[in-house]
Order: sequence, then C-alpha cells, then structure tokens
Amino acid sequence: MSNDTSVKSTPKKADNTEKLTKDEKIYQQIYTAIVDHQLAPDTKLPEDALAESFNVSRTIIRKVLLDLSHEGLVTNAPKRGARVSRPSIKEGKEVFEARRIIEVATLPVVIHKINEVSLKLLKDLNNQQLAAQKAQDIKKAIRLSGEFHLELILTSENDSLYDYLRKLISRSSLIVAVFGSTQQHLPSCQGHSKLLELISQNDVEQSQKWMNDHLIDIEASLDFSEPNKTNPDFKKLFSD
Amino acid sequence: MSNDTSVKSTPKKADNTEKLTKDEKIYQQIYTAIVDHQLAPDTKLPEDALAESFNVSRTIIRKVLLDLSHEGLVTNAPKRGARVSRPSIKEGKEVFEARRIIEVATLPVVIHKINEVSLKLLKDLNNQQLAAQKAQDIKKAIRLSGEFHLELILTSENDSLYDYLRKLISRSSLIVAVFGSTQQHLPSCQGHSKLLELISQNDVEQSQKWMNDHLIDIEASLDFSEPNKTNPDFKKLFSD
DNA sequence: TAAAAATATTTCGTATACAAAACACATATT
DNA sequence: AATATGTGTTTTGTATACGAAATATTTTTA
Repeated sequence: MSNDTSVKSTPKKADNTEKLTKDEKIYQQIYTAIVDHQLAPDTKLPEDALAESFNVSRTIIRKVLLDLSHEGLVTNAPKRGARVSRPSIKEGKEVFEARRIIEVATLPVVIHKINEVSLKLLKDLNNQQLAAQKAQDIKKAIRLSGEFHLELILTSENDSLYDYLRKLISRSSLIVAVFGSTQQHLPSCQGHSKLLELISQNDVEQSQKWMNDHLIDIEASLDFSEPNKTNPDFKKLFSD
Repeated sequence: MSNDTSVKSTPKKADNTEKLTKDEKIYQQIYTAIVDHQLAPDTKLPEDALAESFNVSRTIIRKVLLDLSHEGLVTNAPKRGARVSRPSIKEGKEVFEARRIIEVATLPVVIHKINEVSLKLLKDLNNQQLAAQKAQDIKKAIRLSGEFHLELILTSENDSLYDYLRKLISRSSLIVAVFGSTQQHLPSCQGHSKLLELISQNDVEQSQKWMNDHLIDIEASLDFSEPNKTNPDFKKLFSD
C-alpha cells in the first residue's frame, strides 16, 4: 500500500470510525498481539503463514513486517525472516533513559500549553487506570498508563516528539515482557494523581522531579540482572 | 529485502567498506539526493521511472520509498505515489523544538561519558567544518555540522536517541531547503569550538545554554514567514 | 554411534502480470 | 467560455511465479 497512515505518524484520538485499509488492519492486529504479550519475543513470523491466516498475499505481509520493524517491535534478519524483537538489556536501559530525557524535558512545554480539556482527559485516564489496578487487571493498567504518558506529551503539540514517544512506549511493553520480574512490583499505586496535581499548580520543577522518579521506579521494577534468555548458558545448564 | 540494515537503526562509523545490498545502495543515493537538495520538495518519485533508472523492479523501489517515508524524507499518499516531503511551517518548528529538547537534555550524559577519542573526532569535524565555511562550501559545512551533532550524541551511547536525532537532522536539511532564507545568514561562524571548550571543562550548565542558543540561532536563520509554496495563492497571483 | 556430506524442503528475495484507481486530455453540454 | 462528461493513458496496489539462500532431513562415512 505504501501509504504512511499505517505508520501512525500523526497523533490522533481513538477515532475508530475511520476506515482502515487491509494492511493497516493487519498491522494493528499484529501490533496489538505483540504489545499485549500474545506473541512472545523471538516468535518467528513467517510470511507464508501470516499471509495465509490473513488471506492476503505475502506482498502485504512483507509491508506490514517492514512497518513493524520500523516501530522496533519486529526484527528482520536478511534471508531468515522476521521475529518479534527481544530487547537486550542495553536496549531496555536505553529506552528508559530516552523516555526520561524526553518526558522530563517536555514537561515545561506541556505545562505551558495544557488546557482544561486535556487535563480532564488525563484525569479520566488516571481514574480508569486506578480502577484497573484495583481490579487486578494489570495488563489494562499498563496499557492505560502508556496512554496517559502519550496523552500528556500530546499536549506539547509536537507530532515528532509524540511519534517518538509512542515508539518508546511500544518498546517498553516488549521490555516488560522480557525483563518484567514475576512478582510484579507494580509501581505507582497512586498512578499519576500526584503528577496531575503538580501540573495543575504549574510546578515545573517538582513535576520534572516526579516524572524522573516515576520512570526510574518503573525501570527499577524490571529485572535486568538475568542473562539474556536468547543465548541459554548450556555449560551451566548441563554441568552435572 | 526486508532487512533492517537499510534503516540504519544502529549507529556506526562511516565504514564504507561494508557491503551494501542493492536496495541499500539505492536508498543511500536517493537519501543523499534529497538531503543535498538535488531533489527538491514535492518532486514526484514515480516507481516506474526510478525502477528503470536503477535497473531493478518496482518491488525494490517500493521498499526503498517506504523506508524513506519512515525517515520522513518522502511522503506517500495512497494511490497517488511518493514525493519528496515538503515540511510545513509547523513541522519545521517542531523539528527544531525536538532537537533542542533532545540535544540539550542529553548533554549531561554526553559530558559524563565522553572520552579523548570522541573529543578528538569532534575537534576534527569542527575543523573540517570551519575550513569548509572559509572555502564558502556551504553545503559541506552544513553536512559536517550535522555530523558533529550526531557524533556528539553518539557518545551518549544510546542507540535509540541517536537514531531519532539522525532523523531529525535529515529532516532539518529538508527544512533548510524549504525555509532557508536566500541571504544565507550563516549562523555559527565559530562553528562548535566554544561548545567543545565548555564540554572539555565539564561545564554542563553552560554547555546546555550554548546548545540551546545555537539551535535557536539556526532556527532564526530560517524564514518561516512566507506562505507555503505548495498552495500558491492564485487569487493574488492572477489579480489584474 | 556420531559427525559429516548430500539431498530435500521450506522460506525468503525479486521480477512480473494484471486489476483498479488516478490522471490527462478531448469532447460534449449549459 | 466555463464546467461537466467521457475516454484513453499512466501509475499504483496486489497476487503470483520462480530462483536462491537457509533450514531440515536423510544418507554416508569414520
């Protein structure tokens, strides 16, 4: 299709009434399956099989996989096909460092430009997230948390930054899939309530400090210590 | 090819000895033509014509154009083909705002991690740029300036940020093509010398201030006032 | 039996064919 | 004359075919 709508380079509200072309629908389905952890890292994504299950030709699938690789969710190895990306420890740390830099440095603009409508939307998202947490629906809570961070930067009215943060947050889902500790430390029981308060008070400095700590908290809930599961340590495994 | 090497998602030195596949070579050629202003914004990029001139099938060209659209250099309109992107005024301002945010906020990491080797490389790049400016080779100076900014962020050792800044700098070239004022204000006669000095002294605060001012300077050398040439004002044009 | 070689099978990379949409131009209509 | 309609051409979207590389399987050999 070669259109760039499937790339979602423009921030838009969840206006699901808009028509999606065939490849955009397929993109969305695979995208969702990956960030929702239904497709685990390293899962092979063979063109033939996908083409068959979506009833399209490989041409379409190849385009979708290429788009997903630009999003960082899929890794394409020449001549050996696409797999769901498995972020390395280094990549995991880099993504959170990038998020800290972007999200903290954008807050002054956000606070300067935010209005009542956005603030209400953010409060709604935060309430939904708190409800999901109370209901133990971790996945929903994580998704809503991501939406909150995105909605926040949307108020900066900078499409380029929005687009970049969207990619970082997508990749964060993958990173949680790989490095999320089993005991689910579940950071931020209070969600983003405190941040909203600070933003309402136009407190740039404290907002930035909160955001920085918040992202460090999330990162701290991950376990970057274990060796990458991609290369199992056979020596240790079979030494007896 | 569906490989992601053509996307250049990993920072690497200008190691031109590495083998490029056919589509990567084509990508590079079109990429260079665009950022060097040999292909002006809005120039149509018909698949057939490109396929013929590169002696490949449209399949390859479509992949290259898709990659370029992810880079932001090409805009793909469904069913009506690809064109060299013409950044709007809003996009132009956004790109420089994003650059300010990224490059200023990354400086603490850069200063923390920089070593003698990178510093020497940066000094070389800066000297080359000054020489190019003295020789009135504006295009070369601009290219070297971009390489300097990229090399700088490379020292932060964050591939994701590097990748994003690379895209922003590519798009900056396009923005200069569209909004660069004819009298070439030529900012930063001293290049990046002062910044290197501040970095050597580990002066985070002053470095950040310098970088912010520097990017504002560059932006100020552009003329965002004129109406977008894409939609010529016919009424004004033919009113006589 | 285990490693190596040969063969078969799968999967990817690319060219090509054809349908459908967009475009350009000529003709008709008011 | 300006807009509208129709027709032919160009260009894009998608499926498919085929060669080539990678993977899996079998056979051979030590």
